[in-house]
Amino acid sequence: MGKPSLKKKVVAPHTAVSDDESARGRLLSAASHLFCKNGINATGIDAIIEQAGTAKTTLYKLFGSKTNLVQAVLESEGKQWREWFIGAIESGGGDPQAKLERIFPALKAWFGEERFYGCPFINAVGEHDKDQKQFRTIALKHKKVVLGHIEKLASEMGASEPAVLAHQLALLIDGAIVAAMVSRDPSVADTAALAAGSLLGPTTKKPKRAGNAQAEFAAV
Amino acid sequence: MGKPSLKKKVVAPHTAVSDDESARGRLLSAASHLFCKNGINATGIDAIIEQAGTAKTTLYKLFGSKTNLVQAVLESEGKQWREWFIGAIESGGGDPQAKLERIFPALKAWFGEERFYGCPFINAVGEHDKDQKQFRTIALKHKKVVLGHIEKLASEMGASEPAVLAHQLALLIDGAIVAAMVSRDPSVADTAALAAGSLLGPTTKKPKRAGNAQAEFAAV
DNA sequence: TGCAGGAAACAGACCGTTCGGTATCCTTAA
DNA sequence: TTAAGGATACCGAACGGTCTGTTTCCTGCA
Repeated sequence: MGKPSLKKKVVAPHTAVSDDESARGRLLSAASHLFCKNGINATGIDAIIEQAGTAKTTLYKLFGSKTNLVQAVLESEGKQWREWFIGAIESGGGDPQAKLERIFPALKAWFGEERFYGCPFINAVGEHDKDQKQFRTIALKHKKVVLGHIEKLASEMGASEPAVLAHQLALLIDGAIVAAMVSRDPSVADTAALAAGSLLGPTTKKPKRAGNAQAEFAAV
Repeated sequence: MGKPSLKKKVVAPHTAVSDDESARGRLLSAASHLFCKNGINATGIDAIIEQAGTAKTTLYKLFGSKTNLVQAVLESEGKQWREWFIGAIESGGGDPQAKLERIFPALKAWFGEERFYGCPFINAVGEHDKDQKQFRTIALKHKKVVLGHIEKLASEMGASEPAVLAHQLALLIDGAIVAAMVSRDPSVADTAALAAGSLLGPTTKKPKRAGNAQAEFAAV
């Protein structure tokens, strides 16, 4: 996915994409980058092995097929992204609302990366048969985990309807990601932050924070 | 795009996708459906001409290349979608805010169509090289027109910052579209409507409408 | 210490298929 | 008669995937 560089050491040990010099790691890393940048269907096996510096045999011994490689990449990507995202909004402490208010500044940093290519899950669903649930299922699993964490924070925050608020924030997140992908303008995150502020403000027990939150976001 | 069926007669005459029995019209229609359903790169020329019932020669005589066909499809799709969308929120009258509140019920009807496959522009950008601006430019042009109309309504509504409000609504629209594509659950539009109500309510001169708007949306 | 053995990754030719695109000839209806 | 479109055979390139064989390097025993 190409998360902001604060990742690195937050990454899981065993089969993580980055910092893995093995053939498997290099293949996952190369495939991930090419899939995200150019699309899955537009990326041929030869380009992947060339960038990974492995032989074609190795790829098929390790993953069996391109389809399996795609799934492995998405799982690895998703795991890494979630670890980065949750780390980014959790680290720094503060109350639950402060953590939720860190969502869009964190996304803005991601959007600004030169290797930001949108959400691999959304893109994968978009370029495959929408009547098959293969990729939609993987994407939903990913989104469910993220949504769960947001909902937990919304609940701790004392939101009157944590599930609804979490879904609303998730919509803003998805919208910001695709808008940033299309426009290549990280500042869409500021607009999303402003909207999130409106959603967070009125429903919390300390509504006067809303204004502060917006000013805070605008300064990012 | 597969807009809700209320379209049909709202469509522009000359090169519209639907209701065009010429080879060009059938090719645009077939290509449009296959591109949206299965992805652009995953759709071969042979599948298009088979569904259109034309010869390969005809396609290349009319469009020259697959790339040109893709662009023609996107332009045609975009034009048709915008006509449907603007028609859906404008028809029925009411004040500007009432029109803005019709956005997500309209989208919900679209999401519920069996041939809803997400936004062709977002999907097209997602499955191509993100460092090339070819598709991003087309997508931005489309989004700009839609945004312009929303901003005009926001301005007429008396919103304190019409541009900001329009961008926020646009984020919710994009978010709802991709969420509906992934989840195949039209009710994400209700969540988006609720969020839109929060954004519209507090900033308008008649804030007591917010609650009504939400209840109204929930009943859709 | 040195060397046999074996797994892992290497290179790259090769397979059948499908891709986007072209050329040629034929049909048909205004 | 003429032009739009249909049918089909074909092209080179690229696709996903398999094959044979080579290099590299670690291990374990003498």
